Amino acid sequence: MAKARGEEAGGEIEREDVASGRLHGAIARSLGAAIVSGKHQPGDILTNEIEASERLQVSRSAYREAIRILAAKGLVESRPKTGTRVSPRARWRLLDPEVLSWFFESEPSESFLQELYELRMIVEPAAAALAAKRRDQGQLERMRAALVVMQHETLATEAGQAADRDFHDAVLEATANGPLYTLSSSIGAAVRWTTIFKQRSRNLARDPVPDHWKVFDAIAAGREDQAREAMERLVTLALDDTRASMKA
Amino acid sequence: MAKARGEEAGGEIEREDVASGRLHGAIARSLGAAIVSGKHQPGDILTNEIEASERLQVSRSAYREAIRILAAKGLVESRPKTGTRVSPRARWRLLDPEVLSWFFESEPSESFLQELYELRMIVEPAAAALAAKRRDQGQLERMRAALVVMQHETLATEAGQAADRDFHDAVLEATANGPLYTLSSSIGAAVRWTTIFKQRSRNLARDPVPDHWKVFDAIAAGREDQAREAMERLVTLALDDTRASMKA
DNA sequence: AGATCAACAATAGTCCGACAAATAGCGGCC
DNA sequence: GGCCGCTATTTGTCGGACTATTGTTGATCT
Repeated sequence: MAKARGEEAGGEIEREDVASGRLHGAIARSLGAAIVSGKHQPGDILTNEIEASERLQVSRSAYREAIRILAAKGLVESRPKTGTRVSPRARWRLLDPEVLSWFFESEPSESFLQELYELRMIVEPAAAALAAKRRDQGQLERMRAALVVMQHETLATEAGQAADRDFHDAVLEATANGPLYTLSSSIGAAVRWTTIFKQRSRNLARDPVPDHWKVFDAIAAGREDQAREAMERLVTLALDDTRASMKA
Repeated sequence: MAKARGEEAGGEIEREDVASGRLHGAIARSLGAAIVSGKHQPGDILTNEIEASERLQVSRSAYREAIRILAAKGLVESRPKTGTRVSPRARWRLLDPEVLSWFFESEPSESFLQELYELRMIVEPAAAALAAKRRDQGQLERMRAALVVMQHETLATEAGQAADRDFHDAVLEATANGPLYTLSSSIGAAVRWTTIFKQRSRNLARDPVPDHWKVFDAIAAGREDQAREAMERLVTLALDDTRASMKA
């Protein structure tokens, strides 16, 4: 099988893509990335299901399930006769983790990163303040453990980055606010994609661990305002690093 | 057709439900609402596709597409052999408009409402401040027009509520921040479901229009801090109203 | 007895082909 | 010129077959 020649137009689903998941997921990812990257503009109409599925060499069912995924995330809208068209950007679930990951598949525009950081700057400091008010002993333990690991692994290693994620995750959990948790973890995860950029940029700015400790201390002491400000510095620092490494 | 007897167990898809949309959408809504309302707990395994689709009297394709929608929103996860299980709450996209609407299908818990307002209190005032910095003339016009309508329609009429929505929407658009826009509009829409409650509670608190004007004036004058504070009062007021009408 | 590995079974995943329903756009009719 | 019904196109739904993945179980080996 797989004797089919490469078609002229772009949309091919690699058999390797499929390896990392189900077929419909791979199709959704491919199409989704094409949409958020602007290859399909809002208002554009996708080729109809029959043709599209034939071009991708997949069954119509698989293709349809992919479309349902995209529709669930607000990227497209389907109607009989009209077809499936890309929705206006205002309907996109920009904070859905998958949608965000599709943005980061082809380096997102600087302005989008800017907006993401702006939102993060609004949300995370407030989250830190809430955490200072509500954290329990177990959560504090988790934060401390994460920072200890982070301290002598640094952000260069996989373990160090995992510890960083774990620290922030513990802070969010401590807010005891479900919606806030899902929100910040989406942004955080997305923004941490940029860590890849940061790391491949030669000079790794300055050590972020001390600033993390300041956040921790404030949360442990139950000082809301102090926690908010410490987190603000942390986010600002991260933004600076990212900006610097993108100019480079 | 439709001679089918009502089965014993709960999950029936009404033919009327389908009228307002496609079949898979109706199934997703029904199942989604059952999940967020706790009828299916995280970790629970849904009955397999064959049985489920038979019980609902729909094709397996339609049922599967519904599951894809739920999976896209993080509510469930499917794997061969294991089946489809409800994901841990931390994975749910709590800020997806549809997921929120499912919450409000069976009155959400008071604590959830609380968390939503808490998040709104973090985000909307910040949005107002940004709007004060970036609004253009057209957006100001839109806000003013909305408030004028709101003024002599009051929130009791459909037109008045639409004007309210339009005002907030214009403010968000003026932030020029896509992610922030989708976020706040989700929360706003959800929270406005509660307007239905508020209205059916006899005494409609106090007139919110003057407070809206204060927000508008601050944004028009470009005063960020003032806009933030005015919006804070607005949200606080709304929270009080909601709380009062729930106790009633 | 314990660990390792192979066969099995259950379930989601994919494919196919047909038919149904909705509707935008067209053409005819009044 | 406007209204109305027809039709073609596209998504939506259906049913059934086959595939792939994987947890489980049981046999085999150490």
